[in-house]
Amino acid sequence: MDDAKRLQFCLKTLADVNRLRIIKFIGEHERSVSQVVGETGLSQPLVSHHLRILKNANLLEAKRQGPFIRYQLKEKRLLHALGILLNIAKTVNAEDIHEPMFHCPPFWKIHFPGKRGKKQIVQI
Amino acid sequence: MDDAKRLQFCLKTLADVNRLRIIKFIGEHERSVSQVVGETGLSQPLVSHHLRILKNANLLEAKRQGPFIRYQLKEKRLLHALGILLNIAKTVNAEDIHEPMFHCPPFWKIHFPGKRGKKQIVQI
DNA sequence: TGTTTATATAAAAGATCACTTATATAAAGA
DNA sequence: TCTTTATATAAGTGATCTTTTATATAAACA
Repeated sequence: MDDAKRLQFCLKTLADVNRLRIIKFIGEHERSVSQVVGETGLSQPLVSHHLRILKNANLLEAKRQGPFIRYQLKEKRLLHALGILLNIAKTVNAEDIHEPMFHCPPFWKIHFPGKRGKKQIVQI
Repeated sequence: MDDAKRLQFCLKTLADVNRLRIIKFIGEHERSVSQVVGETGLSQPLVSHHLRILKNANLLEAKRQGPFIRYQLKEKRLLHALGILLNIAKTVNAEDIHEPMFHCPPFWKIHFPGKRGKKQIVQI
């Protein structure tokens, strides 16, 4: 699979509100299916469906613990990547930035301070 | 529009091979529609269709120059974000990394050297 | 072993999306 | 003004994706 196809596949996997909310929730720490159901209010089969899509894309890992199956985020950097993308999406739409759903990694704003940001001395 | 919805919208906009190739091509510098048609081999209406989607998402800007309409990428950081996401997609699928379609920004590997990467002294 | 709890899967419906074909607009040059 | 070139739009089709409903598996416990 070439880069464009792989990127498309990854983006398609992420391009769903419910899956984004699931990623955010599981990104905090590992969660069982029923925990995700409780958090999102989605039906159990729908949660399982989304979890399978995320697992097939190798973004989540699953392990059984007794009757529960715990899912965890394979790459914490994904949260950063989503934070960056969200930041870009807001920038191009020029809206005010309150508490964002995903966060840029701290060094991101050092390298790209943004148009309104003052230059500042930082310790690296 | 809340964060999750906005992010979904941005991801959906990006989640298409043809649009990714168009972004890469226009990301180099601004291009006319016919240049994109020439590069991608897609039909002109299809290119216009994709360009409109990208423009509606505020990822591209259009300006008329005589008979041509030149499109340019509004946020160069988008290329970085895609580079990061591509890198993550490859990492979780644990495949060998040749020349990637999009690149991580140079400082990315300083902060996240990767499991196989040796630690190294870098000038910041 | 039978029942309950936790999760997965399969089928089907509805919505969304990419693409094609055909046509419209808009500028430039003859 | 008429034609050509560059781009946009609109309608229609097929494919894909989200969601629901119903059912299956698998572990735990009585």
